[in-house]
Amino acid sequence: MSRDYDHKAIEKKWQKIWAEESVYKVEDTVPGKDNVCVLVELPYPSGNLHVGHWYAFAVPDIFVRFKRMTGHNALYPIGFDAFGLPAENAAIKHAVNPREWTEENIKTMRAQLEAMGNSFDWSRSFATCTPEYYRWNQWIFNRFFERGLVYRKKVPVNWDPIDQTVLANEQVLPDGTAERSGAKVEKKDLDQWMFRITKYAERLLKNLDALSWPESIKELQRTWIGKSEGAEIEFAVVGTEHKINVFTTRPDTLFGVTYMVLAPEHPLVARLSYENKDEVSAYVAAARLKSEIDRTAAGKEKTGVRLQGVMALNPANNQEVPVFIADYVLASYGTGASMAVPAHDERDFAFAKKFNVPIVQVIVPCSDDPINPPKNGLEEIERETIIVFLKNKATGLYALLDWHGSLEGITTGIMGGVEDGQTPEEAVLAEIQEEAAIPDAVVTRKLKWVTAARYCASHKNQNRKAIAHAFLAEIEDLSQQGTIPESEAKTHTLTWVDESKVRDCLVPIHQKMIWDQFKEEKVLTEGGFLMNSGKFNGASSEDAKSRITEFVGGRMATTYKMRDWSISRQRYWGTPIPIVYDPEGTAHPIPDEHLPWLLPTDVDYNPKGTSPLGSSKELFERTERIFGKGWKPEVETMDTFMDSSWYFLRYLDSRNEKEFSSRDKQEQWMPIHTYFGGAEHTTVHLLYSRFFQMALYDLGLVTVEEPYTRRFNRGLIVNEDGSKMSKRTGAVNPDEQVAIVGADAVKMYLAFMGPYGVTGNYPWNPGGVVGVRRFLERVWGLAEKVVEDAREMIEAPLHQTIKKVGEDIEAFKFNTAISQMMIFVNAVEKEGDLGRAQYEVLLRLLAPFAPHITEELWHRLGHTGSIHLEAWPVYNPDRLTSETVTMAVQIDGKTKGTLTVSRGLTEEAVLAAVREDAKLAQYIAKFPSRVVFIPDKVINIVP
RNA sequence: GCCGGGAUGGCGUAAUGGUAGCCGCGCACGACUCAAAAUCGUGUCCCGCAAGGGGUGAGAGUUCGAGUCUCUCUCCCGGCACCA
Repeated sequence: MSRDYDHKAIEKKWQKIWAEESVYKVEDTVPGKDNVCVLVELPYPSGNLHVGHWYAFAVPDIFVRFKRMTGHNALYPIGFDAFGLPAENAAIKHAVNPREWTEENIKTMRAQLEAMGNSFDWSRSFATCTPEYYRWNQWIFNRFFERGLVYRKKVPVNWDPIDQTVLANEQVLPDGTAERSGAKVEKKDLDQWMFRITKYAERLLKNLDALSWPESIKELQRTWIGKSEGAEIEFAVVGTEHKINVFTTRPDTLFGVTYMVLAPEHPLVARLSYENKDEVSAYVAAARLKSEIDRTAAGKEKTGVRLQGVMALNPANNQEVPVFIADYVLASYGTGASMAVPAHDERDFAFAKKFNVPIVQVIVPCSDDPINPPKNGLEEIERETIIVFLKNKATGLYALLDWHGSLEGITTGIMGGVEDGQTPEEAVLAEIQEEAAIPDAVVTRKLKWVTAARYCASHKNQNRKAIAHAFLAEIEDLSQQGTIPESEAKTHTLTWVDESKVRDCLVPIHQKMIWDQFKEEKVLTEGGFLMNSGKFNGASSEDAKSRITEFVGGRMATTYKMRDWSISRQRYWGTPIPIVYDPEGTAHPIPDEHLPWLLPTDVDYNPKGTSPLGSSKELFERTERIFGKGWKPEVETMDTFMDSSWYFLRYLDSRNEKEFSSRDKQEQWMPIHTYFGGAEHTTVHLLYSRFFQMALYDLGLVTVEEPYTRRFNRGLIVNEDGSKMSKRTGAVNPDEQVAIVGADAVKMYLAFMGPYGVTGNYPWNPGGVVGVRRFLERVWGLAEKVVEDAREMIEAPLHQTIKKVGEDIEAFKFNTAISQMMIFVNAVEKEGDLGRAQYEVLLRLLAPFAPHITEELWHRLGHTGSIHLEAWPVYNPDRLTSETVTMAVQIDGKTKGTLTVSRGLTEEAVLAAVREDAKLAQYIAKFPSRVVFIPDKVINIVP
């Protein structure tokens, strides 16, 4: 497969020349050009490049090269995320030095990356495991420490009792055993250095709204942050000084509390006295042994133990309720304690059923959500009864419109109102009683007319939709005017009442309905109106939340699912945490002047119950030498996510020995124009780095609050059969592919197989690569067909191609951009030859996709400069179109044929052409027509 | 369970509400060849000899016209998941 297109020689030749001539070295400023930094997640130097790396690095390079050709100063940096577990594992397994192992891998990998032919600026590259880099990790740690963003806390870690070591989550198998030793992993509390990321939870959440990222990514982050608004309320423990502080999102259900639950790890469990001490201790011990998965699997049978003799006082109604410990309450969320309302919470309900705790209903469900009405058993619309109220938007008052057993009733029954001598309440109750006489009537009600109408509109019975729409329109008018139409006014009057009156009428019916449901053991988790709640009866859930919280002396509170970030690792191959302990054991940050605080080399990597750094004599001697006798170093290292939280800032100023990244350089490059990465980093890495940027922003060390203007997650390349690439299922070896078809073809095929930035699985199709290679060979072959003068017939396709390729690259639709170039080449081959200028345009369009072959062909045309420094072709809007167009001829919306006519024809002219068409004429002859005419596209002749 | 995103030929995919299936793969036939590969050409959604008809997960709606917009449902993928 080649003709004389020798990809091996060409690629090698140009990569060498590009490097020698520093074609891709990027200056910080270029007069007249905007700076654009395109970021890709820096790779871990595993030592072997796979197709995923190609997809991650080679495809965004198309975008970067395009930006450069369209007049931008585009930076495409690359580095190595070089700390981490694999190096340490290799050290233990093969007795090699982690640094040597890593450096060796970086060397291999850099060569592989260079062979891709990307326009990386290697002059800014670094590895995070060098002191030149990690000293700034330590420096930033110090700044965070000063700012109160660092603290020490006992946190449960995975503990391997055989190897006597802490395990990373990825070293624990799904069944809860250790990957290496096979031991059952336990939880053990260790003091850890923490970053107070939760302090930024609200800002991390709020800023998302303004970011123009894909909504799906933002939504994942929102879920991860997991904001909940509610209240903290204290329950006194009867006969003691102790209080149980709970977080709840439903303070409106406080009167329905029938028991309390503490997490097994809750500090009060140790302090309270209860009769069944042994039983409780056993439960707590068992909970500690359980793996995270065992404990948190949803739908799992509830377990727990009652603290015999301990009672808590419900501050709302002064009732005493029992106290349990149960592992369905998590120590790490909220306050680690929960008030249980079994009538209105699924988990509490299941627990109450099992432990025979009373269930007290305090909410009458009624959704105020106009889109999602409660689904209270309304299976058949014929059986549905709806009370409709009209709300006057001006006054906020309501009038009863109707109460009927069918939808048809609603449309005709704008009647309601109040008869002579009746109060509004009596009017409603009279209607209710009338309705109650209908046997088996299922009752619901909506406070807002919109609800009723929309519900009907969305109901299965589609034939009724039109009725509902008519109703909606009619009611909308009424709401605007606050009156009813004259036709209705003759027979009906509207009397306006406030919302509380309406509610008072309705609560009794709903109680009946709800009790019916309880027989079927349903839990009512939605909001509504209060019952069994003393003076709050009849209040809406929303109102009651704040009123009840205030009544019992609680406070409104917000909780997040996101936890603070533990950065401590009991590992060797990472950044040493810059902390030393004085002889009393107090922690002190290591002053900046002693940074970098070097990672010692005289350590034993083998697991032995403590951090490897603890075995370094040099580290301990160094500490005493600098800080004094009895001072001890911190022996933990930092989480590698620390390295990747700010690395992009270092690219901008990677050789700066005075600053981690100068504001000056940041002004020129930040924020990052586009950040391409894997979907697996949507939450953790992306949130951590946003947190870093925000915290550094508050410290005045960075210039923007949000680091990434745009973020796109790429898809996954899978095997041809759809299986994920792995050692077991096999994987495409990119080096082999490059050897066969060349780097240009591999890169272009990856760009061609589907849209970029849309997560999904894209199967590697060996035939597909060959297809792209064939295309490149055809482009190669066109060199022989070049003539001096432009060929008129391919001018329009050429300009169309310039337009589409440019627009598609900007939108990351590389697949359709390539498709358009193929269309153009097909047209050229049909034509036979092409003008030199036309060929040069094609080569420039293709250059970002296939940098080597286009560079070669460009030089063969006699050019001496690099094609990659050329300007992007500009299309002429006047040349986009050809003289004739093919129009669709439709009869009553069905396409009956096509007609090739000259561009810009009028309706009359096209109609005339249809009449003249032997085949099409028959259709119009039949009926007198109305015509829908879309110039140059379609003519639709309607009977 | 909750939150996102999908569903179009044998496959990857393409279609500002306007001829569904562009482009590529695969396949079939033909040319070149002793032959094969490569290459080139023609064809390739379904039914039908044709005329014609049907077709974008299912059903309905809006529209002159729906893959595209609205609603209901099914299935698939991803994330979260005892979060009070």
